Amino acid sequence: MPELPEVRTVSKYLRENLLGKKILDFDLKTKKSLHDNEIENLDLLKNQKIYDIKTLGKYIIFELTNFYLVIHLRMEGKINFYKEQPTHFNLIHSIFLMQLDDLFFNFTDHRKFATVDIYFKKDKNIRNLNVLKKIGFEPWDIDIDSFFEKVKKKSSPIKVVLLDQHNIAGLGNIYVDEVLYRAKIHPLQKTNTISKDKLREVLKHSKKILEEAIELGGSTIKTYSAAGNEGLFQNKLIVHQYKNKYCKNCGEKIKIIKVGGRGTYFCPNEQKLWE
DNA sequence: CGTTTTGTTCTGGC
DNA sequence: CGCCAGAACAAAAC
Repeated sequence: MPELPEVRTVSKYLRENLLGKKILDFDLKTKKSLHDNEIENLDLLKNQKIYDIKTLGKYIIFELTNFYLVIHLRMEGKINFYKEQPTHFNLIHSIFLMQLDDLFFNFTDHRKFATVDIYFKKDKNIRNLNVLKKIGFEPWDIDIDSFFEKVKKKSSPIKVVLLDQHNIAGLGNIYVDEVLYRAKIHPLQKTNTISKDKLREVLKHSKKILEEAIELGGSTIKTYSAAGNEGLFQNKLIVHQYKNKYCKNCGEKIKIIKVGGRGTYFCPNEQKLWE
């Protein structure tokens, strides 16, 4: 499932292949995937050049000549390129198809959860785009004092708070489990019982794990693939998906519970609840 | 054939 | 109104 490292990996691949290309045709195949849209006629996207491609949390932002095109892969969104006109089979789950100079760009999601937003480029700060306005900072940009202030009043489990992209951007179900394992915090620990020092640890491990994963091109679990490339970080996961396995530190059996409705892996010996 | 899975938003209770 | 828990969303693997 694409979290920040997977999204960065995809984005890097897109940058390497698409910067400077011109959109010759834009064909929205799944209308309900278009959430925000500031232009009435999508033909306005024609002849727009791809100036830049960046990411914020799990969002990918295409900076065009006059517009921003923001996409989110959700769980199963994928991007494929073709040299030739894609076949009917290739387009079955398509969200949109773009012709970019010499190649065809196909954004697909067989579950149709992936989203697209289109905005006028009136503001250089992408954080002012509607869909990104409320997104929190990525771990590297977070100021520990304001993060602690924000979080210390919450009575939700730490895992739920870390998964909420309004609090911190980039972590998903897989990496949150790894972060909490390394920080030795029980996923159900209420956030308002976590000290600033402990929270600092959480941030430290978040940065470290995400950096390691980015280095390895993300994790490939189930169906994630970065336009054909597979990540390698899944081999480094310590707790997530460790069903019927044992903690590498203490040998205790990894436990699986539900937190915020999500499958959660942790070591009951090393990640104990306090208070 | 029911349960589980994912990221995010929505809904409703308090 | 804010906070939080849980449902909803789609589709497929188990």
